[in-house]
Amino acid sequence: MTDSIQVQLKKGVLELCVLALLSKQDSYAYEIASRLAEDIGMGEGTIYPLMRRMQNDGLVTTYLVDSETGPPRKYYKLTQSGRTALTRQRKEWDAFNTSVRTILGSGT
Amino acid sequence: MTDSIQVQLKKGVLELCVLALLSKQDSYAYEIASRLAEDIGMGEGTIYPLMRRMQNDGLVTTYLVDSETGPPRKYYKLTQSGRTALTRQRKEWDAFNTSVRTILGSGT
DNA sequence: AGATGCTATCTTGTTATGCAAGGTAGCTAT
DNA sequence: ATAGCTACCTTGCATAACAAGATAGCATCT
Repeated sequence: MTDSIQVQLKKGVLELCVLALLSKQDSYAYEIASRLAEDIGMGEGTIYPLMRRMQNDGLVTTYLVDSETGPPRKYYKLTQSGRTALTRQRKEWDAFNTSVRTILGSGT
Repeated sequence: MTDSIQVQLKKGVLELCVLALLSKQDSYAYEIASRLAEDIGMGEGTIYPLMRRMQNDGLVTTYLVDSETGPPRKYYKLTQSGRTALTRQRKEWDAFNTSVRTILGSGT
């Protein structure tokens, strides 16, 4: 149940996290996944369906870069729509947080 | 999509919110639902499956109270397990929040 | 008595998303 | 050729919130 709570908490936030990471610099999926696995325990299989969704929604574009140490990497870059979505989702996350904090109150 | 994000954000948090409300005072489901609908836009059909889950998990017990203005109300009361769960989930929420805030960083 | 309106409870099928496990493919080194 | 590492990808499952529908009790009115 604790694990389940953790899983459920992540829903809705991972896209925002990816948008935020990409706003700082273009990255490839595996790198994003590794980063988020470390920071918030995102699972291995999550990133690719997520990136595909974001691409389908026009939030990112992709380009290939040859890697010197392995297979070519598919880099993702935020579109203007992606940047707009980031701004909006960040606001929604902040508002949501404020609401939850109010409900949780100060007690216990 | 925006709406979907909102829905996904709530997953995993609503139980914590209910625990928090009940930690302050026993309440009946409809009242909890009204309160959370107002505070964070929880949907109408959510509360009863949630309360049933929490009861099955031993987080709450119930008792009936006759109402002077309508049908009898089924009040919910936190168990000791419920209070323990509240403490734990609050910590997890805080930790999760900190992680997400770190990822979001300060810039756009 | 029945009808109406409000309060309160409850169920169920759908939707969306993360997870885990499995798989493929390219590059380098042996 | 194989092995190991990096990187990409799919798919079925599990979960929880939503929306819509339903039922039931109580008070009031006719």
